[in-house]
Formats: sequence, C-alpha cells, structure tokens
Amino acid sequence: MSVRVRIAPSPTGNLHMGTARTAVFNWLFARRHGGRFLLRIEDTDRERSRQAFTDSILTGLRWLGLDWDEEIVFQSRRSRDHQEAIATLLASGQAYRCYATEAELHAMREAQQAARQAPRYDNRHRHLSPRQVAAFRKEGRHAVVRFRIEDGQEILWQDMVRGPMRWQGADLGGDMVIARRAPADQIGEPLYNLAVVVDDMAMGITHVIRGEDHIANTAKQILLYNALGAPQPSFAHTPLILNKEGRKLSKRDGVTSIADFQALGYTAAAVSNYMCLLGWSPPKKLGERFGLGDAAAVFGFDRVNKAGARFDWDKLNWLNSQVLHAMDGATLRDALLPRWRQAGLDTNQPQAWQERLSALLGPSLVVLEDGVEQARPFLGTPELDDASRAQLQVEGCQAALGYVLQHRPRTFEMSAAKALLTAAAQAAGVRKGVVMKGVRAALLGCLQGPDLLLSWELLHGAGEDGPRLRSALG
RNA sequence: GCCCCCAUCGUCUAGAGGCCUAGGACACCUCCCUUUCACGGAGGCGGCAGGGGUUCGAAUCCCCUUGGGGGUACCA
Repeated sequence: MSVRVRIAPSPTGNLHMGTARTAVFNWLFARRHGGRFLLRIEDTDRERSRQAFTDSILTGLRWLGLDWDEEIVFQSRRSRDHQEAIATLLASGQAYRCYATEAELHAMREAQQAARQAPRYDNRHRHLSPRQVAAFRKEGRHAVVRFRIEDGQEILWQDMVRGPMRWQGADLGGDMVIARRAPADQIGEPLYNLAVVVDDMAMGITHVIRGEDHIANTAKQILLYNALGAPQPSFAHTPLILNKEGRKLSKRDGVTSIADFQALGYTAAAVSNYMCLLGWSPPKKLGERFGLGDAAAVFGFDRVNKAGARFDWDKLNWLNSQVLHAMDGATLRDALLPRWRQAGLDTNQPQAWQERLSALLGPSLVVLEDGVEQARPFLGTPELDDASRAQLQVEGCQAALGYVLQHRPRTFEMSAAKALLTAAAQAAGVRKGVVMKGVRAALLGCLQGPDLLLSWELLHGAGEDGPRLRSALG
C-alpha cells in the first residue's frame, strides 16, 4: 500500500515552527517512500479560524518548498461525513447522548477535585432509561454525543518513533464528547478527534505523523478507528520543539511564525534545513547542511530522537549565513533588492553593479536584513559616524587624502590603487594604516566593512569616489 | 492531583554491551590569514543526572531516585 500522509493545521494562527517542522517530517516521509503528502485545513473551530491564517499557512508551506500532492481538504466542508459517522456510532450503541448541563459537569469536576481525584466524566448518562431521556427532552435539554470508552481495556500501538505504546482506557477521562451540544434530536458539530479520524479514513491516510503532544489523542483515535471498522494507520510521535526555557514552543515565544523568519531575512533553505536537524539526525554521509530533497532520500524515523529539541538561534544563524555566503551575486542581489527599496535606499544603479555589491557584501551576512545596513554606505550618500570623523582629523590624514584625490586615476585599477595608497602615505608622512582608514572613512563613513580596494572600485564605478573624497576634505 | 513520555558537552546530536582515552556541529576562547569588520583556516575548553543491579565488560540492558516535558476541553 502506498504511503499517504498529511499535515492538518488549524487556521487559528500563522504557520509556525512546530507545525512546519511536522510538515517537514511528513513531507520527507512521503517523498522517501514515493507516497503522497496531503494538506487538510482543520477549520471546524469557527470562532477562531480565519481566512488570513489559511493563507499564511499555504504561503509558508510553499515558501519552504513543501508542495502537497492533492487538492486541499477543508474540514469544515466535510461535516456530512462527520455527521454520518456520529450517526453510525449512535446507531450501534457505541455512542450516546449525554444531557448533562455545563453546570452539572462543573459541579462534578469540583467534587472530584475536592476529593483529589483525576477530573473525568463519570459516564453518568451512559445507561439512561427511556423515561429519563424523555424527562430530559421534555425539559428541553440539549445534548452532546459521547463515545463510549471502556475503562478496562488496553490500547496498544507500535509507534514509529517510540516503539511499543500502551494506554489504559481508564486514563482517557471517561466517555468522550464527539459532537457539540445541540438540540436533542440533532447531531451537533463534530469535535476534533472524531473529525480527524473520519477525515484521515476518507483521505486514506496510512501514517499519522505528528507532535508528541498528541499521544493521548492517538489512544482515543485508535478506539474510533476500531469503532468505525477501519484499519488503524501507523503512528509516529515526533519530539517537540522547545523554547529557551525547555517548554513547548508557542506563539508566545516571540518569533515563531514562518513569516517572521522570512521577514527577518532567513532563507527557506536554512529554515527547512534547521527544522530537519531539530529531532532528526541525518546519516553521516549527508553532513548537516542539505536540502529537503537530499534529506528525503535518506529520511527515516529510526533516526528521529525521542527527547524534545531546544530551538537554537545560533545554529539557525550559522546555517543561514552558510546559505547566504554560498550565493552568487546575482541571486543575492535579487534577494536584497526588495529590502533596499523597502529601506528607501537608492536602487538606480545598473543591475551588474548591484550584483557586484551583493557579492562583496555576501560573506558578512547572517540574515538578508543585514544586507540593508551594510549596503547603506554604498547606496546613497553616507553620513559619517563619529569614528570616521575622528579618523579624518588624525594627523596627516587630510594631507594623505588630498594626495589620493589629486592623483586619483581616471580608470580604476587594483594594483595602481594599492600603490597610490602607499604613495599617499609617504607623501603625507604617515603610516599606511592611516591612509587606508582615512580613505575608508571618506568613502564609506564608517571604519569597518568589506575590503577597502574592492569597495573603492565599486564606488569608483558609480562615480562616487571623487565626490566623497572631496567632501571629506575641508 | 492523575496519566504518559523523556534524560550524552551551554545547545543540536553520534553512540544498537567491548571499536569510547565518548565523535561531530553551533556557541565560546586562542592563534593564523587580513594594516578594518567579517569570511576562511588551525587548535582549545566542555558531557554520559545520581544510586543500585545484570555482565568478564555498560553511555548502551533492568530497577529506583531525581530532574525535565507533554496531556488531562462541548480547542485543534
């Protein structure tokens, strides 16, 4: 049977790290086995679901390169199937209506808590007599639908990450609600566990790959598969991504949405690479810098860790810088251009010139956004910083700059420029370092940056070196 | 509270009983390259949570302790 997996985010927030990493694992597994990677939007929580979040999820997945294979399934459009399944369970007696009011359930939980017991539904309406039911209905009570969960049973599955798993029915909290409260002659909106199982069945999902936080759901869902007469899929519960404090990464941890990373100037290559590294260890031959395609060729759950993995900015930064350093000028320029525009920098230079600038800046970038500040001295007239101003006041610096300006050749030539700096130092009677720093200050307005001669050459090409040297004098 | 899961350098990890004097990567430190900042290169620091077993032999298997995490919805 061919592999079919899915990622099933709910559009109640932007695509974030945890979901994306789960998507990565699903995608890798599908590609590794020549299977299909599907997408289902779980938008049954009407209160919290937003179209904008659906868009964010699709955009994010595409950006990462996680292409899905079939039409997107929207859970909200599958309510007929859900209702049918619930009706089936109701008809077979595996589910029943519970008329307990919220107040009654609340009181029940209070009592349990007071007695230091685990909160759970006490199955009080599991065996209602027809008379009791009639009484509740006459009262006008609404009802939820509950699925029977026998306390005595044991639920077993072989987890692709964790090995043999075992769960006691008694630890599942009593008969579970599968349909929201509704008038007693109707079936309310389906709840998560029911909808997931029905949809996974309909979509022919063979392997459910999701975060460790779903383990308890898996036990409940296996019961539903059985009740609905469907074979249960394989399960893989991946370790969670943890924040700095070692807790499950959540939206409250600041930068966690994929769009945030993109905005900061992280590349899809680095982000997807890093997500693979959180919890999965690639075989040695792959190294640790690789594309999704390379990873897909060797991916397996045998090398997925069980313990949660802390998110580490340093490592992501390093990966991203590696990606950026390896980019050629043309690619980098295309990536940088929108950011330059956004920052209001002068982008009127010829494309080739911008590409050379990008190539010059490349090795010092960690994120694309760094390319804005670092390009600033080249694009538009720079403001001299304090250190530069001070440098221009250094004994002999002005004389040296004057000499440089005077003897500046029409066409820039590397060795000639180098010789000119030496000559200027001699003429002004200062060390060469003074001249180099002085020229740098005059040209770029700051004392640090890429290679001086290459920077100069670039500015010369833009016709900027003369004016800048001149304005630094005087 | 109850249930479940997990545990190797600061972080991500390799490790399937002898190949381990525990390997790699990031971070950190030093040096080299460079008359700047980076890049790059070469070194260095640093770990099997603790205690019991099993075994000729344990980071690896078992138990306990401790620590951490997840779950406990008419959310997904």
